[in-house]
Amino acid sequence: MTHYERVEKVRLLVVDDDPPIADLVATVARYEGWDAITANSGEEALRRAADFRPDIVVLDLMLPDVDGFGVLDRLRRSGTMVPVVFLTARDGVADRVAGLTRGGDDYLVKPFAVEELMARLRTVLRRSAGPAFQRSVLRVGDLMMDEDTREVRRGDKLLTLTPTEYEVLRYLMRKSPTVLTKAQILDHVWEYGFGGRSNVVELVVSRLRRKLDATGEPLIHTVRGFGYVVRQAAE
Amino acid sequence: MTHYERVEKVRLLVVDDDPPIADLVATVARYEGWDAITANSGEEALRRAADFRPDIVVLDLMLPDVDGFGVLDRLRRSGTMVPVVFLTARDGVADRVAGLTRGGDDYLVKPFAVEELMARLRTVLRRSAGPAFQRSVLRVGDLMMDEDTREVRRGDKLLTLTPTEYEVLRYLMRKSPTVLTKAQILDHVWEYGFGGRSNVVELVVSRLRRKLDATGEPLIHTVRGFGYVVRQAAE
DNA sequence: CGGGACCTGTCGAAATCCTGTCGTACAACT
DNA sequence: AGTTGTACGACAGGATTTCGACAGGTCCCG
Repeated sequence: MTHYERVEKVRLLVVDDDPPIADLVATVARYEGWDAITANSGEEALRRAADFRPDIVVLDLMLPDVDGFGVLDRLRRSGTMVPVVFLTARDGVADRVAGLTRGGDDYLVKPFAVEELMARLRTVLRRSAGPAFQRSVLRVGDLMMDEDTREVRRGDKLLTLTPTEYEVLRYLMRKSPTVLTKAQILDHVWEYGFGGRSNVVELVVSRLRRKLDATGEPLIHTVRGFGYVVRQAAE
Repeated sequence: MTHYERVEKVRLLVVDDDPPIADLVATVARYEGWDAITANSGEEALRRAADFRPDIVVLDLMLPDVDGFGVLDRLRRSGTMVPVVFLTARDGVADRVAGLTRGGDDYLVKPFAVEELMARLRTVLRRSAGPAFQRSVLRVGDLMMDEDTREVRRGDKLLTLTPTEYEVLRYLMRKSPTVLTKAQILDHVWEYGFGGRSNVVELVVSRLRRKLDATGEPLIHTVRGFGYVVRQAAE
């Protein structure tokens, strides 16, 4: 029987011993309007968590001092129930983490795509914050994306998107009507460290267009020399 | 974050001397929209129960100080009729009998699967809620699952499911039309501590399909690269 | 106890689908 | 027209999914 208050910004604590990674996440979160701070060790994480009282934590499992599990344990012991999203290396540890997601927390394998991390953070927040679990639906014109059912519709027409197409479209819709450069799309939707000097983005956009601009007026617009937007009337 | 109304939520007290386990249960319950607190010893449990006035209690039988039965006795003596679900170790066969004869409402053997625990808690709550005991039936299209009789039907056809199949299907139906990842299914339906990096989920889904998608249109859908959903084909 | 039926998870192989690279045709701007 | 940026067909390597076959376990019944 809790009462939740209105809070201005989501507070995020990012814990990763690799500063570039921690910063990357924090930066993206700030850009989303969140309050984000970083910690590069377990001790620091616990210290900063105490003052900062984050709403959510991103926690790398491989830390120099206390490891991720230890941090979680001590966080919990200190009475906080903050939801946590774990980061793990591609191999081994993933198994051990698995058990943790049961609670509703989540985890991602490195290297991850920034947008995917943000999407999971939003999901975890949404679920842990509210008693009534409300759907998350994005709309642009008659284009609709339901993030729970992963259903995408243009009008009544149900579209079947591949994972990559889905992610690119979600990013475009979420930022609509902002124009995004191909580099931004690449940086957010593909795993960090993706070597692609190629034209993947153009490719995926092309495939997307075929699927959703087949019916009705185009919603994905090219801004020559810059990037793409999803929006209704292109002036 | 967001503003939520004050809502009557189920209040759950989880008593287990192993913090990760207590935490696991509490977290899952919260994600179901419940209010959950934990206690790691008998004394603490009694203390917290007094303020918190839980609607239901999950009680490990092996506690450091007072044991589970002691806690139950003292709870009862203090006048509360709150329903209790016991947790016991796998070997304690004697515990089971004793547990039920000594006033517990149900029990579960460790390690358990979180979905099963939640299902039992819901059942106990439903029963204790009042004499007006209504059945719990899940429906998706012409697929029906009666959680009391464990009857599953597709149309008129009665299906015979194995325990694992039943649990997987229940989880899918309960969350329908949300798409669930294989990891989520594994984490919720299998016992915590199950190391399976295998393809059991795919296997069980395959077996389920043979049984319930034999008749009529498919209800279990694959979302490639993501997971599975149960829902009626959206045109 | 012993036999048998059933349940579960592992393995592997085949089928299917997804993705990024290349290359060329096309479009837009000067 | 020249130059630069964009669209997208085609292809091959990979990744994912499906499911048959099998073996260890469990439980029940005689």
